[in-house]
Amino acid sequence: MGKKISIDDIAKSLGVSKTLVSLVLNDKADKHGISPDTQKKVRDKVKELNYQPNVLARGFRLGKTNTIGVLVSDISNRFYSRIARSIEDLAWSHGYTVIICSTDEDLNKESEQIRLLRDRKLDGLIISTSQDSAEPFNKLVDSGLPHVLIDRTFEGMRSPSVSVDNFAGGRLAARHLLHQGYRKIAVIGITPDHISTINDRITGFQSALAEEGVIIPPQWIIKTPFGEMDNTIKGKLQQFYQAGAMPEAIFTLNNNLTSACMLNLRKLSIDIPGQVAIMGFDDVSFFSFTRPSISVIAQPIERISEVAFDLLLRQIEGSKISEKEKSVKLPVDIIIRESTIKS
Amino acid sequence: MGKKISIDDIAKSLGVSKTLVSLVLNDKADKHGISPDTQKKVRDKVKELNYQPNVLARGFRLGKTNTIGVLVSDISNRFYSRIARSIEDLAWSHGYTVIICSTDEDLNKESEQIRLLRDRKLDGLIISTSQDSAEPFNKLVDSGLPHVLIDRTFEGMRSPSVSVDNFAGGRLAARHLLHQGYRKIAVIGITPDHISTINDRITGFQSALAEEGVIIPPQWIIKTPFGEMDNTIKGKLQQFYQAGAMPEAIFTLNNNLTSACMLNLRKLSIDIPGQVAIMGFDDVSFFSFTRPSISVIAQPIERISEVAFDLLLRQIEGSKISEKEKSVKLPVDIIIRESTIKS
DNA sequence: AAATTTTGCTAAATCGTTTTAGTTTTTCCT
DNA sequence: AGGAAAAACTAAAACGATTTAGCAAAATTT
Repeated sequence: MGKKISIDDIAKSLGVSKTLVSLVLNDKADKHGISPDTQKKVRDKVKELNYQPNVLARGFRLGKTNTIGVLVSDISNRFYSRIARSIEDLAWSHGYTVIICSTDEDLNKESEQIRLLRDRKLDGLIISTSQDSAEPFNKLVDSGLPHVLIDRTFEGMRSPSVSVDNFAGGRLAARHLLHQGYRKIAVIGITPDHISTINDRITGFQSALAEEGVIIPPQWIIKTPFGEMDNTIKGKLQQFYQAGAMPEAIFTLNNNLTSACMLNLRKLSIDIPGQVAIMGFDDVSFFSFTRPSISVIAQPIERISEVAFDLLLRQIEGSKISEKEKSVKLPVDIIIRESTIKS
Repeated sequence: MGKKISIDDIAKSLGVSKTLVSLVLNDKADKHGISPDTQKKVRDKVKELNYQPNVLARGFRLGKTNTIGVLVSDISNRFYSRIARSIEDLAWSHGYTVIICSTDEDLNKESEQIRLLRDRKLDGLIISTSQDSAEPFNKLVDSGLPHVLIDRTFEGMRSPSVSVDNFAGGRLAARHLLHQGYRKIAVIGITPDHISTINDRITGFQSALAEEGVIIPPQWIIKTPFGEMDNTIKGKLQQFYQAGAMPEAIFTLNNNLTSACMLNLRKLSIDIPGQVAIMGFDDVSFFSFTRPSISVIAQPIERISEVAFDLLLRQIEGSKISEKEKSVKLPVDIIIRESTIKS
């Protein structure tokens, strides 16, 4: 295997200084008046010896690593894995590598991971946060580490963010359910209480219901801890069922909740949408071939990734981001399938 | 924000050499006879100044980064995202960070990524490969980069590998379908032709069928390129349908194929399992609540990850791996649900 | 008391790159 | 010819850690 070729080897074998080689390799040769002849000689030698720069040495010197981090609560959640996949492709095509971290909705684990990634001198971070306030990110802004928040945001935050119009999504879902004649409706989200996406979806949902005079009783606004989803849902559904007080429809606020809800309704042999209708948030390909297929509010995953990566890249490259662009809100779509249509 | 504290700052503020500080920090102080008093002083100061070592500088010096790479064909495929998630947790608990790369079943992209990760001096790689021969990995063994192949392997490979007993999985599937009375059976896998998992599943499947005198006609062994799945399956199913020559059962060789197949059968309004039974490979939580729920051969995802990570860590730490442990084959389970049971 | 060993510590080299601050040589101008 | 300007290149420092080789003082042995 032999030893690795360094910039010094190139320089020595050509009888020039390593400064010169470095300049050529970094496209700064013209600026420094290195003659075209010499430049060619260097480039040829680089090819001949198959020189590969030591990424670590360069990162050390420059404090830059051409690596970005993506933090999400759980990479095995389909929504996040698709986001991660899109970002990975974009990053790759721009010469960046991606480190993915799952935070398990754990605020401390997230902070710890951010600290670690910062120590590694990552160039930037794309984060779907589990924090309970904007404060850590305002600090992050001050510290100068480029980053973009996706999915979840906070009021009064100074970090750039990309999210969807969750409020509008909630409204769309509500109007559709109302239109189908459902009035007794439950909502299932996740704790903790500060997750902006969940809250916006709920308030949007409630606002549209209220316009028709429909109010959701508090015990029908269910929130389950991440990791307890299945149990909580099973428990609640059983409770409703035994009490003979089933809602006519359920709005589940992310794709895992939708899946868990479907699964447990089936276990109880409750007919969908005959006995209970299901409206989900986040589309997943298989929702179209479950029986019944599932109506959802769909997020533009590719677009979220594109905008977020663009925003991050521009920060890394040092361009200012105007206030207007800083907080992007993308539209959502409603996809109506069988789970909300009374036959 | 201030400047970063370096080891030199600690040394100066204490009036000792940075050698000493470094030794203390790396737990080599006792070996070098540094007095307990001094050690304590150093550790206290480190806390006081909140010193964080520069990971890059250390990586540069040591040629080690405490980072491992995970290469899979597509991180948004549920099977791989769960594998990645498990590995991430294991790595994290051992002080390692994970870089995930999707190779798109592209042999060249994979090689390129391995090169890049190697340049970054990653400590090791866990790979579900898209290569068409063992040769690149035998080279990788020679080059001394620790790595473990998962999922897919080759005959006569010198790299450690963890896979499941795909042949047995194929047999299980076949015996179940035979037992249910199906004889005219199709198989859907992916190209290219050298993917060991696909081939083993098919040969296992065929071997068990053959014992009962059942032969699959060649045109019923379908292979689709990655990325063309949906189209290929749609086309083939339509063709069978219009020719009035539907198989009685279909064995789909990974979870995406199963999904795509379900989706297209629904579009054609073909009843499952009434007209066609479906047997999948790889379990995904929602296969239990589709209607019909889907019978599958399930792989032990956590176990694959654990064994692979253990094998990798031991290589990184320099211990030899015996020939016996080098090629681990884990058992699979059959989960029988509705999609293969005639009502 | 001199020689040896042990204890506790440090100076300096090293890793591979980038960059600052020049130097040397050639060309041009008057 | 003498001085200024331009062209082409380079020496050495810097980044922050680890490690090799070894020094000085104290303790122990002879």
